[in-house]
Parts: sequence; structure tokens; C-alpha cells
Amino acid sequence: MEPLPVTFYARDTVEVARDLIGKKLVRREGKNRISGVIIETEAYRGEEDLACHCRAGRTPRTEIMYGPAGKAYVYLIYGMYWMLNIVTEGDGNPGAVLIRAIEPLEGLEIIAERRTGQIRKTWTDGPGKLCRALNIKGDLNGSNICSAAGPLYITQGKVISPETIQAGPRVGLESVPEPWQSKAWRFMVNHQHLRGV
DNA sequence: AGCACGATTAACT
DNA sequence: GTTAATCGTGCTC
Repeated sequence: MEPLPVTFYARDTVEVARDLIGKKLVRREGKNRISGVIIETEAYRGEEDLACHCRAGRTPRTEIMYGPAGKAYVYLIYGMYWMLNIVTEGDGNPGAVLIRAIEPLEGLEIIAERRTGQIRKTWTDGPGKLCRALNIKGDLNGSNICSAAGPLYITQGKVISPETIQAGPRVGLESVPEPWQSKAWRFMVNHQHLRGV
């Protein structure tokens, strides 16, 4: 299936975060192919959003978010975990969607190998976990998400009916001031709605 | 040049 | 429920 076009990402970040639920994330590594259905996302939008890295304005790290949509923004946190985001918006409006969890589809053997000691349920149910399972690291920062020839892209997957998508506050923002701490910019879907993807 | 901390995780008690 | 692991980033001196 074709990757989603750049026009999908060049929209309001919160809408893109919601619409990415149910889409299929594909990781290409040579002849290997690992994929999964996106089941949890979070939106980070604008310099005014005090939870977004862009609160610091344009810096070497955030520069990617000021550029065109459809690029990967990958960064390291706590010195050991990589986070995968997709750049959104455009026209100098910075924003990105954090991919927080996926349901594995292809490459299960490779995932199991990279997640040794973990039960299947916890293979990719966190942003740092899915990056480890899919071998997503800093070298993928800036890569084009809209090309099937690239290392990472997203396809349509299964259309999820809007009423099965839950919204809630973003995770890990204990020290972020309101209203940003409580914005319902986290989106999730129940696993039961993913049968037959 | 130094420092405090983070969009987390896994292994503890 | 609590905490160590581990380092790039942005801010202060």
C-alpha cells in the first residue's frame, strides 16, 4: 500500500494525531520489514504549547519541526530512549505527533529478539519500547515518512470509526503549566477494534 | 564550562 | 509504589 502523502501531515497537529490512529507504521531495514498498527499518539503544537520542545523556539533540535511536514523527528530522552514523532503543519508553524504505541503486525520474530525478556503485550506499548523494537534511532531523524523507498513510512491501514477513539491528557507532563498539562491531545483506540487489519 | 532535567522504562521493595 | 539508568539539550554563569 502507498504511503500517506505529505498533505495528510500538513494539517492541524491535533487532527493529524487523531487521524493517525489505526494507520500502519512500516519500518524497512534492507530486506527486513517490521510493521504495526498505530494505537496511541500525542499532539505537540506550537511555541505556546509549554509541553512542546518548540517552547524553546528555533534551536538545532527543534529546527526540523519548523520545516515541511512528513518528516521524522527522532530524539533521545533520559539518555537511553528514542522517541518517534512525525512533523506536521507547515508555513513555519512548528508541530509534531508522538507515536506512543503500536500493535505489531509483521516482523514478529525480529521484535521478539529485540525485546527479549518481555512478554508480547509489552513489546511495543510505549514510545521508547516501539523505537527499540523497530530499531528507530537518531540516524532516522529528518527522514522522509512519505516515501516507500525510505526506512520508515505510514500507510492507510484500517479506517477506525471516530467513536472508538478515546482522547485524554498527554502523559508525563507533571511539571507543565496549565492549560497545556490537561489538553486532551492524547489519542488511543481499544485493541478490540483492530481485528482484521 | 557547568548544570539540572526530561514527551521513559524495567527492576526493584 | 519507588528508583536507577544515562546523556543531549538549553539555560545560567
